[in-house]
Amino acid sequence: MAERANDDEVLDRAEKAAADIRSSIISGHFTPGSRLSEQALGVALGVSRNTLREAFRMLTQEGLLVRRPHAGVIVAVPSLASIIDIYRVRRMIEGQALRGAPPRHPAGRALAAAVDTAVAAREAGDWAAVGTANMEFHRAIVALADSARLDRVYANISAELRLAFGIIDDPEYLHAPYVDRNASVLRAHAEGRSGDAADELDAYLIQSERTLLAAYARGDRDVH
Amino acid sequence: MAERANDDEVLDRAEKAAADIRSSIISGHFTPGSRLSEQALGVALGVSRNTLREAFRMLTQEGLLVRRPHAGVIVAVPSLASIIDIYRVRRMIEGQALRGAPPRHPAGRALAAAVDTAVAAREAGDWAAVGTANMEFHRAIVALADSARLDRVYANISAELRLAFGIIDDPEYLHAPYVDRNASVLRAHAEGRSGDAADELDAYLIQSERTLLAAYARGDRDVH
DNA sequence: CAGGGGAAGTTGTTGAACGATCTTTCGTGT
DNA sequence: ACACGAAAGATCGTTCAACAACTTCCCCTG
Repeated sequence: MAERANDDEVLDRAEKAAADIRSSIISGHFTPGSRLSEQALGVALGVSRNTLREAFRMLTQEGLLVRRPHAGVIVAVPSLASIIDIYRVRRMIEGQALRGAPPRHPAGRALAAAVDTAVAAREAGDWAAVGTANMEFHRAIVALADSARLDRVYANISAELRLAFGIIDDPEYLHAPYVDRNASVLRAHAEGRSGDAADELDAYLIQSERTLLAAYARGDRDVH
Repeated sequence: MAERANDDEVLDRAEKAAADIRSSIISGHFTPGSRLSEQALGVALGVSRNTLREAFRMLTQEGLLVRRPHAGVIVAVPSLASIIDIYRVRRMIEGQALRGAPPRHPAGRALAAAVDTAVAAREAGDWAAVGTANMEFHRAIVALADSARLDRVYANISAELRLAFGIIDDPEYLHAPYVDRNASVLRAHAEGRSGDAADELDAYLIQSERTLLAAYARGDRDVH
């Protein structure tokens, strides 16, 4: 009864609906600012309004949706403030995780695997895959901290971040520069130079943030 | 648009139900491990099952409730791992917030106010109020980081922490030692000695964690 | 063309219903 | 007496239909 430990892949319908909506948002199928009708979406996903509302509640808490009382939910529109905030949290969490990472931590393998995947995807010119691998790299960094709560926080932030990435259309421009940087961070970490790894990552994140903010200021964002 | 969080006091019924349940858990009225029946609670709170389920969903994501499929929700039982994790996250967030706190930040006033309140409550022997003031002190520390997302994360962690505090019956033992420590941290912060403030806080949190873990190991926890 | 006033559409919430699944009880066999 | 298993009972998961409260949109008026 107590020693199950494995996360049952049994998602209930509300969770499945939430996952569907989440991926639709991240993939850009639902653009920021667009309205999600309970009835229409419920029919489309094959769930009842009540169940769909539970899914909305989850995604709202994740910051992907915004509820306006009696006026429906809309896909959250990334703001300058939210981008800045997300990167501030990322630098804090990832930096500390990397700095305090114990050697030979299991997540280290995930780190290396993510870099390999990204490099392979780059060769293949599959920039979307490069982006996914890069995100996985950062998830693995956070996993180094061995904190279930931090993992959860980061999962939420990742989703919001992907939403913000949507304001840049060119995935190569968005993800390509970081593959080698990831490899460099990984190397420093693997060689036990935690401080260097963290410092590199910090500079890396600052540049990434700047790129996003510049695109935002340039007005690349979807004009809902 | 950034200065005042316009917290509309307009909570829908699900949010109100969640708030009720949350305070019942924190106040110890619902003890860890106890089961919350949808029908019974719905009647007690005057909401329908569907609405109550939305509340459950929120509290589950906050870590206060645990859902067992087809077997109802129970109040989360703090575990050694969760206590350790919570304190790890606290040290990370509060430490960084304090270290990087800009001088004359608005939250500084909240910090001072919390200390004053705690001191007054101690004089009055109102240990519950001391506890609340202490929690507020830490909330204010996190607010120094100026991050909406961090604030939200910390709010969740606070609720879980209060749940864990429930394993110690003696609120004086639990909260009294930290009033003066808070004052000391505040002083260091106010005088611009951010590093000292953060270091003091770190030692403080380690002791607090140790106290909790000791109580847990001693078996003070509720034997549901 | 601006503003006001419905009309129509959506959300918020409830109650009932039914299948699916967990718990408890009860009986049986050793 | 105790372990084991099966049926009964209780509860959850989900849907549907309904209605009030509220928003949004469109049309009408000045």
